[in-house]
Amino acid sequence: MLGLNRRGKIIRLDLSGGLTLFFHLKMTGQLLFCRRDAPRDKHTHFVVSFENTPKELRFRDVRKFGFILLLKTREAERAAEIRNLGPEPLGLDFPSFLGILQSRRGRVKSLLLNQGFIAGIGNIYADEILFEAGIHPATDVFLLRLKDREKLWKAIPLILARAIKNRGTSIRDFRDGDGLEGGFQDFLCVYGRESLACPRCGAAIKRLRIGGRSSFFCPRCQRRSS
DNA sequence: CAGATCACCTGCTTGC
DNA sequence: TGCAAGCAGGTGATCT
Repeated sequence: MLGLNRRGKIIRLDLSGGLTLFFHLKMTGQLLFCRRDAPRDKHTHFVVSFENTPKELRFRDVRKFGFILLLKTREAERAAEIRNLGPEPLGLDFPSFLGILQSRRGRVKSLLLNQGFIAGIGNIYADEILFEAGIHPATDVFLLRLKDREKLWKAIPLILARAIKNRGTSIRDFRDGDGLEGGFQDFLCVYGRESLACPRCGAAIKRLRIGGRSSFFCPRCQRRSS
């Protein structure tokens, strides 16, 4: 094993021998690093063994939406799974953000989920980001004023850094490499909180379906267009 | 071309 | 208790 890193939602494992593995966890995938002698359950579909350690890396996925790709390391950079991704959300400067926002159309919630726009934002964090920015999820990107674009730009790394600090969001299946739950579910402001009180203003959180995904928002803190 | 719908697959929760 | 319906963190295909 030569290196482990990430690009967007793709987890990349570089192996000796010039080979690289890509993992995508999709909805219920898990990568667990545990002892070889620990029992494997029926949802464990793939295992990587290592020299010099009694532990192994297991890919577990109840719904089987996830995928694993084996490719030559020298071809990994140009693989479509990586090449088609937008920039990383952490460390994206404001001019660059304005640049990639330019000429985009459609609802802002859908754009945040578009991995070709920015890589790595999923449904939970998109909703939390829009709440933080005070933007209604169905707003057409085209209509966002400069001030809103700036709020959005600031909210993205803020929410993601906070979620990372709390080691992710374990509503159901998410576990870290040690099989431990994250803690960010305790800090969610809108996601999964339909009809509960907005932590900021007390109004009842609403749910909309946008692009086939549930979208939670506060009807008072996140007004349409304006 | 934005948006809706469906498909992939399994399991959990809710309501009758 | 049983059973059907609805829901789920992602994303790509297809149709309007």
